[in-house]
Amino acid sequence: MYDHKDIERRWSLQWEKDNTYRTEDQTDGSKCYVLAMFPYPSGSGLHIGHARTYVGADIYARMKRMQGFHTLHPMGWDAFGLPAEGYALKNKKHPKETTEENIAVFKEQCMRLGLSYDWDREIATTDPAYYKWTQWIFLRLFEKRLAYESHEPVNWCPSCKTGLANEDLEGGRCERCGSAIEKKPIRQWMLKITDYADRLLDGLETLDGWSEYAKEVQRNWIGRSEGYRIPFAVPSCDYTISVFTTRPETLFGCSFVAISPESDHLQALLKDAENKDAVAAYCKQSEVLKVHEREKEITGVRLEGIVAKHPITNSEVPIFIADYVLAGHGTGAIFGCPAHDDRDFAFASLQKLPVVQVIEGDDDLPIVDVADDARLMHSGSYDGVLFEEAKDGIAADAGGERMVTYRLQDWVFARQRYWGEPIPLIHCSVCGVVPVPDEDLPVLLPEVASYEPSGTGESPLAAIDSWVNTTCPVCGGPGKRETNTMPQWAGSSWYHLRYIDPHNDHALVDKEKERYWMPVDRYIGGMEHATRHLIYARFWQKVLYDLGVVGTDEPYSVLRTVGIVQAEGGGKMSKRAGNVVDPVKIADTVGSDALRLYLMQMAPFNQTVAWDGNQIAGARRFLERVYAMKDRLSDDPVQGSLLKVQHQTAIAVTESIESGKYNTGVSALMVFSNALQKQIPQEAYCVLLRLLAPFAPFLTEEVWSFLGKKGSIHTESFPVGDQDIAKQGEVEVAVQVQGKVRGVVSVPRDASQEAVVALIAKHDALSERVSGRTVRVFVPNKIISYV
RNA sequence: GCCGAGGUGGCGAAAUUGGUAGACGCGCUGGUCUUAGGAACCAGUGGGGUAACCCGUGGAGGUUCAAGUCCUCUCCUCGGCACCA
Repeated sequence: MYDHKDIERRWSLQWEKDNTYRTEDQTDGSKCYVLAMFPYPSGSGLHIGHARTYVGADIYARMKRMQGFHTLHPMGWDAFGLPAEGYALKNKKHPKETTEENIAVFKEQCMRLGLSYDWDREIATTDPAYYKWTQWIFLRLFEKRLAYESHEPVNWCPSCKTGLANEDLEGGRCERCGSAIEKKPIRQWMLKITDYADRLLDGLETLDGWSEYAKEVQRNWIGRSEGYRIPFAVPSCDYTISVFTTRPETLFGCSFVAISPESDHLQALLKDAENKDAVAAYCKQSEVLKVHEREKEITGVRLEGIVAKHPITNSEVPIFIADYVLAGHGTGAIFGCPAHDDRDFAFASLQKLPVVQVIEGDDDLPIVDVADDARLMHSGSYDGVLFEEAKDGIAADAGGERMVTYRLQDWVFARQRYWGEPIPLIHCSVCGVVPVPDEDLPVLLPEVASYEPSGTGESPLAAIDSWVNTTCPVCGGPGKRETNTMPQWAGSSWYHLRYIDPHNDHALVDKEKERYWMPVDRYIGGMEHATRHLIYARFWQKVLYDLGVVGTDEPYSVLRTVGIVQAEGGGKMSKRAGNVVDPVKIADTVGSDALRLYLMQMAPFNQTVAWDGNQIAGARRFLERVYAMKDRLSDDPVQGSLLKVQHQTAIAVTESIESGKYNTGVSALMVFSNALQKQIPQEAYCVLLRLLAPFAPFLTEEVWSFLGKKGSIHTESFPVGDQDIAKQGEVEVAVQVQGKVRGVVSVPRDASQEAVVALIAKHDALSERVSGRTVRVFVPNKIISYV
């Protein structure tokens, strides 16, 4: 039994002392920027999911470093945000204090796991020297009019007492605490991410290093939808309702127009409606329903006394308010064609409106999925035209034009909470909203006695008069500071840049260094960030690119997502269920190396896995065997099949780390070690150690030093497998008769068909099998097939 | 409903991309050593059969000398989005 505690403690200290993992400031030669998504330093320490993510990233970085790449592999802390504040409130300590404590624990635990970070580049989003630049970016957004003030109702979490972005919701509930979200009109700062919707979409096409899945999730989130805007005049109000549709060909089947209860159209129409009160009551009620458990039932109320004109037939069309029409999509208004849409059909049934079929089809109405070759009917001059071909014509006849709409909404960027970056703006009664000059950054988050959320829609900062009251940087008159803070996602939207140049006080990042290190060559983290952090970070990167601050508009060229580690037997780990696996405890009992190896061995990196406490014994057993081998070394040369296996292993391990299928790399290492059990040439053993080093950094370093090698194994070169050697020697060719494998023959590599046939003839059982048969197919080194 | 990823031994999983299915590990069975073993080592381990053989990658068809892999249909599981017009 090797003493993992002793070994791991000693080498942790040694590496720190020797700066083994320091990244020098280089700007030439091959580089590799390996970044794992930094954690929010919670009070419960690293969890097993962190361990899986960071070990996977670390192994990659270690291999690249050994392969001679200038490798940047940093770590930091996403320390602002609601949970930090909640934790501090619970423990009755200032979030600054608890954050510092938690960071210290996380850092210690990272070291325990043998993660090869360059700690000189450690960052924390809560560090004023860091958030100075977060604020700086905000000012650039403000200058570009990408940040704007809004008083529109926003998603309000009554429990967290703050406004939230759409990205922070899950099915109408707060993603964090599960509370039902309300709509509340509070003063907000918004970022115009919708201006970048198309670029965020187009950029995905260039990201070959992202999984199709991750890209698809983002496409879904952005939700681009191409259609037409069609005008429906309402003569009595002197107003025109623009409706959005992707199916203008159904326009002749229109039997009503419906607008969202929250849409802007309402005001213009309401003044002439005869039932104002009923409409107002409906709107109020639907607002409540909409945000809570969404009613699947379609409801609506007619605007009495006014009608819209059908843009082609000029017939009168009733106008309704209906809550199945969304204000945020398209124009907030639709035309209803009950014959060819489920919801319009349901609504028409409810309101007893006519249903006119306009596309041919034999099914019962509504016919939603029409055949590709379906033709129009009841559509005036378009009767008999293929519906696809009628779209543009009908839209044009109706005076419509093309329009694109998105599911993505502007980013609600203000939080009415304490623990975040202050938004660096000043409100002046004379000059309006004025940015804090760059040279006055950072706007420090003030010390405060009570940082509990006020719940009034104002941040706790608003209560600090001495901080709020300041002078206007433009006119010198009295001004008040903006009291909202930024969301947690702000700091993480650009942190990949700061690691490159973490101590720079004069610029966000040095241009030359940025051009060298960016983009991130491998970004590793959880899929749950696909619709928030990854969208936000790509958005900011594009803005910074437009400003010339960075030289590339996509920050992460390769994205590897890590699968969730479930509890033993499946399901979510939770404190309540008592099935939480603590990586540090595992490291205590079997060692970090065994933990690392097991985490990688269990399944491909991106796959969900369930923890299995029994399997880890196999990893430890393997390491034990490797350790024991050090006392049985021989001076024999490495040759024959052993040399072959050695090169196969080097190829397999390299490939496995490169592809994220670490599990096959681990098994290749085990195969190699098994092959070495009878005879262990020192040379082969050293290759095994170097191939194993990224997975088990402590044990391999210990043995390396035991063997009297100078320097760290982690600065040695990574073994390169030779394809020719890996393939040399005999190969087994399968012998198939009538499609069934009947045996194998061992033949020299690239043996000809004649040679293989000759060998089979010498083989008693097989020669009988194939006698009288003819060779149908011969694939060298693989198979010979008789019929 | 739309989109994405998957279904392979008792379990986690491999499979050079159409060429010996189940590598590697866990577990299990037998053995060696030991005062002892929930340690170590050796051997075995998809199912059926004494055997030759037969069956086997969610299911049903198909293409092929050859299919886990390709095609058609179908059933489940997980994940994302969803009154999106």
